[in-house]
Amino acid sequence: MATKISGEPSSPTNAPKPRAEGQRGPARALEPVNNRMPISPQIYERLRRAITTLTMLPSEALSEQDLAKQLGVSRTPVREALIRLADEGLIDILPQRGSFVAPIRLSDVEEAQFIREALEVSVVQKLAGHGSQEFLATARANLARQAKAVAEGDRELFLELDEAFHRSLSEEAGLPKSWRVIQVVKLQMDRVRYLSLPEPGHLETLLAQHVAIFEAVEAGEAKQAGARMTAHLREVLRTVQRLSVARPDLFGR
Amino acid sequence: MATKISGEPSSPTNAPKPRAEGQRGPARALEPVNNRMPISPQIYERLRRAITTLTMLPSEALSEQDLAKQLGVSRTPVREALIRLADEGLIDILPQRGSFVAPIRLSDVEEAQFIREALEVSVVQKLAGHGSQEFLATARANLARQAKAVAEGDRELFLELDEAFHRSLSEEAGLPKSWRVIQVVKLQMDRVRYLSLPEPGHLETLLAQHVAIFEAVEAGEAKQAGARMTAHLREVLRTVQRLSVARPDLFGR
DNA sequence: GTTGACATACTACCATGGTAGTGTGTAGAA
DNA sequence: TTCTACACACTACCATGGTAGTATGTCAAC
Repeated sequence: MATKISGEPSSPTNAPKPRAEGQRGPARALEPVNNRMPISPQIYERLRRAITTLTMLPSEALSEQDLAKQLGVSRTPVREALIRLADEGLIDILPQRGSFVAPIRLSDVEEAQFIREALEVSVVQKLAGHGSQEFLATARANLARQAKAVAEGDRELFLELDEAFHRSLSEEAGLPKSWRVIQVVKLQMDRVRYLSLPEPGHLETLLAQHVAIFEAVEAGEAKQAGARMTAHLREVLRTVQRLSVARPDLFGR
Repeated sequence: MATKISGEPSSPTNAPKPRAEGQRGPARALEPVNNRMPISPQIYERLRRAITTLTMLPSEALSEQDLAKQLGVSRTPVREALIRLADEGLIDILPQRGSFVAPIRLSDVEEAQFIREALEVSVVQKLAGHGSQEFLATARANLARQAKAVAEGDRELFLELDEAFHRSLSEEAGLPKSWRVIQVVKLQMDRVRYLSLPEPGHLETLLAQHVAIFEAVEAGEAKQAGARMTAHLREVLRTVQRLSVARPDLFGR
């Protein structure tokens, strides 16, 4: 019924929402969610983005009630999203006290790095020499776009392509769950990477490493691919460690 | 663990629960939860155990409503536990249709094995030569108890000690999050292992492998330790694969 | 016997009210 | 000034009611 598109606050088709909120606009930082799709995942996704992009800073409080009001939904789906974020280590829930954006703990970041390295090195070793033609073509295209992004200094786009590149390795290796794990632990580093300072030549280095990994995978040199992945990920960790001294305010313990 | 204290529902100190449920006992399969502790984690833990021990079989339905009644709580904490179990791949939630114990998918089990191997091999390689005296002593004691359990044919106890042994490796290496990941993916295998047939000499093999790993770790031979861990975990996978042909009824797709 | 419409009985999902537990500010005593 | 008692404002947590969506059984039409 009423397969409405886009304009949804204009026609209250079947909206028995009391919504008794005529109060002054409380400077909402988050837009209301689309309420024709499952709500809880939307909230999770939004908060995850807000946290990894540092729109929400470490130690910032997240109240079920406040978020529900800002998003125009009830507290239940908000709570479910918070629980999931807590499971992934992005927020800390203190019972009966409050929920807070987790501080960036260097020890956590380093262990995330350990996990990611162990997994992703194994992934490329398994993948080496077994990539389909489509995969190789797609990856090559991705690398070309990465080169373009680097040339244009589009850091945001590069990070996106970076993620897609790494994901495609796991997926082509037939290891989707592994990517899920990598993705979760990667969140810890993403928060820091997002503000990683524009160090000259950094993106070029990462791109060159991507290319090197790809070539080893294509040539079927498993050990080589693994070694290059290790070097690549350690490069990423280095930037995190540099930032931990440059911006100690964001780190905890 | 499992040191059940038992007597806790006897003193309803502050139980203002309306609990208007004088209905006939509906053959409850689950005992009511202890309501002076956080409820949701208790439910999660209980269901996890029921699923991994195959008390609840694949494809069995789990209704929020039914479980809530059986456990004597409301539907909310049940729902939260189900969401967490779904995140970990133990149940499938079909929106507006129902929640069901996930079938054992051989592909999932094999990928879980991949993840576990990648992580745990890295763990022992890192740990090799760096174990504290207390750790070495504790591990030795554990292995002795394993030997005793094998001699007495106590499979249940052996599995417990097995888990403790593996966990202690991660923790001593300073990698608690890694253990968490291992633990989650291990759930997929545990379901199968739990009914693993009493193959003569199997436990002895596993014990010998544990000892071999420990000795390599103690001697600081990282590569050796990693290789032995690989062999050990592949042995475990073998039993899973054998069972997938012996009990195809439990497997899906 | 087959097919399709429709009532019914479920389900997960969201909204909302109530409660115990925790931090904080404030008033009074030392 | 320093401490303690206590009211208050807040939190996460759980209970419960209501709704849209899905499956299934029933019955009419073919």
